[in-house]
Amino acid sequence: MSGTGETGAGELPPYAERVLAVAELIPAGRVMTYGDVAEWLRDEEPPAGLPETGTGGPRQVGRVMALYGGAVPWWRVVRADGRLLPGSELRALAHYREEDTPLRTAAREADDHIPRLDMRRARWDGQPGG
DNA sequence: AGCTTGACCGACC
DNA sequence: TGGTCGGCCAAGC
Repeated sequence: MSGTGETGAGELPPYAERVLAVAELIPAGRVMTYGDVAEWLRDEEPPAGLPETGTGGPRQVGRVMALYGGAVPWWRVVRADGRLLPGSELRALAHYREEDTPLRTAAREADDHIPRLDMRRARWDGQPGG
């Protein structure tokens, strides 16, 4: 808050806020892909006043999650192929087990083998009730 | 203004 | 199942 309305360390860019808002909407046990979130934002994007926001492909969503995802259930925003986030597989997996998120149970469930999400069942289209 | 990079996506092999 | 390729869009340098 120094003088002008500059973004303090606590505030986020408008687009980032919107992405995080969507992430928080995703019910436990379900996931959305980066692309889904991007489309959702495009679809739900009404205000003509704000210029820069509203646009952004999956990569922009990914950028936001990378930077600010820690504040929201980041594990519910995933890649389209259902693979877990590299580097955070185990943390994500713990959440999935806790939330009963549909995982694709591979034949070989070795200890060091990371399962993938069952996107067919886990993907949330945004409709209440799933 | 151009080039590189990125928590992406889909098609193809 | 996994690798490559092209397309995509914005941020950074």
